[in-house]
Amino acid sequence: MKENKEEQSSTELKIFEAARDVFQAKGLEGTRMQEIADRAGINKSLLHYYYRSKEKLFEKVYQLSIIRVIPQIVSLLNEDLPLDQKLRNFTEKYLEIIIANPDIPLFILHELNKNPTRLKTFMLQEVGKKVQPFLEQLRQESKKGNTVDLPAEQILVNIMSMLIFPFIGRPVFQVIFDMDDAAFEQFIFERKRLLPGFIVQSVMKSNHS
Amino acid sequence: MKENKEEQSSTELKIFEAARDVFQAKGLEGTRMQEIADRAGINKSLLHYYYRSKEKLFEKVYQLSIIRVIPQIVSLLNEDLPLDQKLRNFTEKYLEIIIANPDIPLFILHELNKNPTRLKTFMLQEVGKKVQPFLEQLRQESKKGNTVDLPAEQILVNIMSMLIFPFIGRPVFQVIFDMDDAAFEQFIFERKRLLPGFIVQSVMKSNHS
DNA sequence: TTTTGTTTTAACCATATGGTTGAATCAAAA
DNA sequence: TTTTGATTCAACCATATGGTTAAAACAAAA
Repeated sequence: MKENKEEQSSTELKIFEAARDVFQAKGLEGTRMQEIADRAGINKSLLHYYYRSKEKLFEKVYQLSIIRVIPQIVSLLNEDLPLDQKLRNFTEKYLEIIIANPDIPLFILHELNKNPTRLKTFMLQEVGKKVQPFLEQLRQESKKGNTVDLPAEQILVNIMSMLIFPFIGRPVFQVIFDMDDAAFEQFIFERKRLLPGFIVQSVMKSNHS
Repeated sequence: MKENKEEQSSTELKIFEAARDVFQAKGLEGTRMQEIADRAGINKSLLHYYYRSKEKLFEKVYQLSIIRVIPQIVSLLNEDLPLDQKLRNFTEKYLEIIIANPDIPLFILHELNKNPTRLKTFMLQEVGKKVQPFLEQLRQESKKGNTVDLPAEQILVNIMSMLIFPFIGRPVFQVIFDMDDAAFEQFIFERKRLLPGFIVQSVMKSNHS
């Protein structure tokens, strides 16, 4: 037998990565198995040799896309830090994660929109539970008069929006601002530097450098 | 002949609306002509009687989805108002538009992502031109020290993000915050009331009620 | 009544696509 | 050398789907 064991046979990985790229770019129905095979540099038979069906392959890509992003995030919200530091920390780390996986949000949200039941809701409910303490912290600080006067949920939605949407809206922004790819990368780089401060400043009331 | 002229024959409209709903929910490839026919309460033959092909029908839905949203928005940016009022005005009106068309953003962005050439870029370039004066206004106020110290483009992206993303991320937010549909509508209603103030307060420096 | 455009019905075609199969090849491990 | 799993190749199947067609029914306008 050829190389095997240790890391999953590199072809299996090649197939998965090809599938991930194509599925994320074109969605479930928009994807052709042949295209995945081509991109992986193998033939269609081998696809089914490793992953029995399109559904199975998609499911794996979908689940792993979610798992790759979500747990990292919620853990950031549970660290024991004062609010402003936590906001800064969360913003920076989250931006790094999403910069490393810029196609995942649109992918997940489109598939979720098409088929709301596919995503196991308990997965998100877990997230919900982990988010509660953070919301509580926001409410506490709000009561002390340290934050802007806004429901905690609205604040969180504002933060998530500013973090994620630029990547989803990228093609629109690039045309409107007349940016080529390099310019947009630069724009994101700049954003990584400036956004933490902006978020802290807009959520917390006064005196925070 | 049956009723005709005046408004386009009501079946033609029925078909278009059915197509719009299905295309926006499932995307181009995810949509079956049969499903459109069913939803419109007619049969497949009649689809092709009015719209020759799936492509043609989709194109019409796609273009009109864009046209319905984009021009309204840019006009809001060119009104002759002081910055804080313009921000308030823009936020309120934009939210109304998007509340009336909550499915359009994800639809456009997914299709745009799949096929960047389908959208005539000159359309967005027009938007770009119309946005320039607003960016310039932002820069002027920034120079006067009236706004937060952030590039105009970053500010605009922040605003657009907070306006649009809640609708794209709706299914996620609903689970995380444990909201049923009614609760989420309420959340958006509340947002419409609070967001203009938050945006002004976070973009403009101090003393603005 | 005739005409004309609308709508249904039902059968049908061509194609793309997911998936299968079986034989052949190949390379490494035993 | 034998064995075994990986991989290719080519042909093939079943199905879904977009699209067509022709005939008939229908309803309003002329």
